[in-house]
Amino acid sequence: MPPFDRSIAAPMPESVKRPGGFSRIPGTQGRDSYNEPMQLLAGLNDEQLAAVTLPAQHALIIAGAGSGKTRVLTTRIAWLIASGQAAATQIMAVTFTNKAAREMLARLGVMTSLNVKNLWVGTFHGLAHRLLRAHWRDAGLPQGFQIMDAADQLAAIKRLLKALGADDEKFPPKELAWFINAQKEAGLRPEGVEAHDDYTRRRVELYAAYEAQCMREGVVDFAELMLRSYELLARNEPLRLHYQRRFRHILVDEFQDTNRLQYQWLKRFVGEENALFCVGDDDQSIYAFRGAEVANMHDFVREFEVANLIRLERNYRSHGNILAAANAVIANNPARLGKNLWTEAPMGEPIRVYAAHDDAEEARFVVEEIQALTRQGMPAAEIAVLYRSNAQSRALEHALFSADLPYRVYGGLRFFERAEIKHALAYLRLVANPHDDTAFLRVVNFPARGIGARTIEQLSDVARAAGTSLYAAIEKLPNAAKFAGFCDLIQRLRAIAHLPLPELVEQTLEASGLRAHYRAEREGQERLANLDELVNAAAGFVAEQSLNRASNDSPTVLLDFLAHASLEAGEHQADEGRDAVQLMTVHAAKGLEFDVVFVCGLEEGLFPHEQSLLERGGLEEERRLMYVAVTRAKRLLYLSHAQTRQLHGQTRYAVASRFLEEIPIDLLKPLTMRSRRREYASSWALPARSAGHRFHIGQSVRHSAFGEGVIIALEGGGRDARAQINFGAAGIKWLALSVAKLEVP
DNA sequence: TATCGAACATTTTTT
DNA sequence: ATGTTCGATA
Repeated sequence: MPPFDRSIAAPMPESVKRPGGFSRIPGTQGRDSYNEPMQLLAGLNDEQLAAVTLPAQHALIIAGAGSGKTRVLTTRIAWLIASGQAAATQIMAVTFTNKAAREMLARLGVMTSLNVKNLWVGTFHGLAHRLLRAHWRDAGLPQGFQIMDAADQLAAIKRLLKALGADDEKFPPKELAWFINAQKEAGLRPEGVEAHDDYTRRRVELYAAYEAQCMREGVVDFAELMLRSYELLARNEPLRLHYQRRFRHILVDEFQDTNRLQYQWLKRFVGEENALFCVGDDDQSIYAFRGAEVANMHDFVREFEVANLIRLERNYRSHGNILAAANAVIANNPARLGKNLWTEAPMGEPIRVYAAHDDAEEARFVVEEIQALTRQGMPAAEIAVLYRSNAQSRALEHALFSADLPYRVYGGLRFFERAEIKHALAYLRLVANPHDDTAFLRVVNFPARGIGARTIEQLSDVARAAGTSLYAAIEKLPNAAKFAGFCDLIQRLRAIAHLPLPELVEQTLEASGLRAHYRAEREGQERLANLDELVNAAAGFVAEQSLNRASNDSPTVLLDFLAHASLEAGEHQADEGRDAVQLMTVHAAKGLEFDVVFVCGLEEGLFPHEQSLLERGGLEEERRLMYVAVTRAKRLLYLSHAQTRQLHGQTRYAVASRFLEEIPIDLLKPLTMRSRRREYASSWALPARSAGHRFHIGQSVRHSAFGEGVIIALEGGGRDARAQINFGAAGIKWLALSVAKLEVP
């Protein structure tokens, strides 16, 4: 048992509650007599409390949107430790995204005084990686194995097809990658795949060849991390028993998003004496298209005879109307596990529906509403504009940009995915492992050093014949001299690999000529800045590592950094801190919440997307997507659609989405261009202030520069009061009454 | 070897 | 409409 830690009893500071949106949780009446570890439990509702304090048995928590899912998960971990039921080392918590893992660790760090890095909290892939690093020999991997991201994998497959002389018309690399990943996620090695036709047989051969290539190069893709660690545990009984005994409690977040392999992987950890605690929401399963199996929730209950099934149905996030709309929409889905969210929050504002003529007008509408809201003091960062597909962001961005509203688009290229960063990392990967052909090919001639396609082809032939990596094949090449400079560079870098990581990175950037290359490029400024940022990232990484580990310049630092870069591509984006309107797809919004949410493009064919209607269960998944979108909003929800929309350069006509019709009409408030103007004033219930000015709508005024005008809208009060005035030929303007010198004729 | 233009595709996406 | 990829050309 761990020594009891008194600091655990510290009440959770307000700053921790707020991001989760739990600020409206009622007080802790009647629980004064609780002793210290139990203070962790203060403020939980009955169901949350029941879930958090469940005995060490398998459990499924069906946690509706905004019901305090993450809080339950983290509080349970803290509770298990604080109450002495488990040591920190006996707990494993699995999430899907790095962000979720980080958030869990951050909250735990505040709730407990544990050194949070000792906990096995991480993503499926992160934990799988950890296992493989620890047991690389048993897993049959080289010690310095590297992780390929999706782009690397695709490149590897293209290379494979070329090497085998396979027809890449017949086997499109993307499709082959999808096939291979799908097999791995079904737990199948090439030998296990059933092929009933020539085409599939050939694809299985290519799968086998791909595996051989990966092993030769010492690289693993994302699916391989899962499959190989799964096999490691499945085949190695002592190891499996070790982990089964070690992790008494296994907690899983977003369980509805697990694929088959991930569920099987989890099951390997479950033995006689441990408990699997899964939290999920079948109504928020929006990743079936990439293999997520909601059926895992049913299977889990059945296979483990789960007796503890708790529903968290109280929503702490949204106003009543918003929740009612969400419930009404999702009720149209058959075969749910069943759940009805409720709230004690006020009904709030009705849901505003806007029918635009076209996408440009829809965007203008959104922008004008946002301007009105921000003028009333709504922080821009609390406003999200959601859409079904990325293509829709263009019109919105255009309107926001024209209006000079700061905005941030999620889902762009991530830091470690930028070309210049991948180049730099490729050099570092060669330092760690010169036989990494993907890395080799990426930079052998970048910056250019006179090694052309022809030379590479010769080298490939030699390497294939000898069964070695490209790097190893160089010396066998007749014109090996061509590579002298490159080999020399790699040798020199390998010789200084023992230097502190930031220094090694710095040296790599200089010696490789990457810096010089981008300095010479006209538009290379940003790329140079990114390369500098990579040095910073390395320094930051080392600093963080040295906090957690004793050895800070062990030879694994480089390997760890490279794994970090692959596993956590980094959300690094410009202007992160700035107060900006948030633009993202509905998928990207899962798990987030905002005061105000706009859902755009609610049209048949777009949302629900026409492609989805062709797939089995597609409409249901679209509806869950709608449910996710709606439940992101705390106080104000806007739904908009357009009659026509520019798509692929053509005008498309569409009718309003069926999802709009699934919302009871009395929850909705249709807006029109004319009615809109005055609506938002009452919108999110700022205390009404007296206007404090002498103007009224319809009043005629005179402006020294713009001439005669008529007031068409007024808003705000006191010094913030503004009027929208139509000056005829001079246009329609918003003017601050405290600034503009208006005469009343 | 770099650059230009044609062909192409364009739901959602983390690791 | 627009970004990406691939092949032909200087």
